[in-house]
Amino acid sequence: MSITNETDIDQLAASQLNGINQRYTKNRRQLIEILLQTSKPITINQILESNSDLAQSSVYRNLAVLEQAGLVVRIITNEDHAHYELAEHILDHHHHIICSPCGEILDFHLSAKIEKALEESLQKIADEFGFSIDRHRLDLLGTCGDCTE
Amino acid sequence: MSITNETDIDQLAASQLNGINQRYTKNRRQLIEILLQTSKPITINQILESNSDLAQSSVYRNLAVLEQAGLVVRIITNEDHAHYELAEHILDHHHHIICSPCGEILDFHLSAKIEKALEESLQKIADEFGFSIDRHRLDLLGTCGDCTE
DNA sequence: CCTATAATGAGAATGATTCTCAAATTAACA
DNA sequence: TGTTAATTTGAGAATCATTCTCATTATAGG
Repeated sequence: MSITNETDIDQLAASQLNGINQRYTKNRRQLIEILLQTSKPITINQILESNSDLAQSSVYRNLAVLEQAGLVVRIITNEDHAHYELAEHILDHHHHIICSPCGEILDFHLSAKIEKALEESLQKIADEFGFSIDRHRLDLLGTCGDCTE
Repeated sequence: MSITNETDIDQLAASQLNGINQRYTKNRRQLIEILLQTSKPITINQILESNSDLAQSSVYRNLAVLEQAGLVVRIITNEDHAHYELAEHILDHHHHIICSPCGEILDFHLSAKIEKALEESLQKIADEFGFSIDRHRLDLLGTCGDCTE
């Protein structure tokens, strides 16, 4: 399900950006690459620290564009900085473990069985509410091992 | 499971606030009452609109205190304003339907069976990660009936 | 190559939230 | 029920992530 081939991602990115009349520029490709290399959601400050040649305003703007194109997801927690990661059709469907003390976010996967049962339940509920589901998100909040020690 | 008796809530609130060396003042009681009367999570602006005698800075401060006391939960979405509602031991365990276009949040419940299966799965995963669970949250993102029309 | 259109970067502006501090309130006790 | 010490309040200032502005630069398509 997940895409690991760089060429495929470039093609996908170009195509999805094109779909909203946006170009796949060098800056945007760089952001995709950074997110691809990182195995967990990161903040804009972390992106800027790892790439001093990117302008802050452009990173904000381009992540917003990439999010509109459906390539990137913005993750909001109680932390003051938002985190970003690649969309689920590039990675794969997963959920987040969020450590409240340190703010770090890790990905985890539910077993296929539970995931399916959950999705069916959610669909029923959405129907009852007359609600059209875009996606669901499941977060585990607590304290990671490092922060417990 | 849920508490509806006002006296009980007052007692609980006083007790939990006392636990962090805070008083159950008139302003704080008023916030609890407003949240109790509203059946869904609301923003600070909505609280201010319904109660012109509350000072903005006090509402921010007191909701933070109530959150520390474990009486109130702050809900963050992609909207610019956070939403607040009573904690789950006062209401009961539930999840949120979030309408992306209008930002409204509604509560929903998972069937006991699915909820239990989900919690067991989450506990296993937390164990694998050496993570200590505080709580989990499940959100349904999409478009509500009103925004579809 | 040109030309029109879009993207970039530096810094200013925005706006939710937090902080400050003097005035008001409260708790505890005499 | 006064008095006092400690906490809470309210108005506005300060903070800080994010968004906006606009002149400059890059790009696509003839």
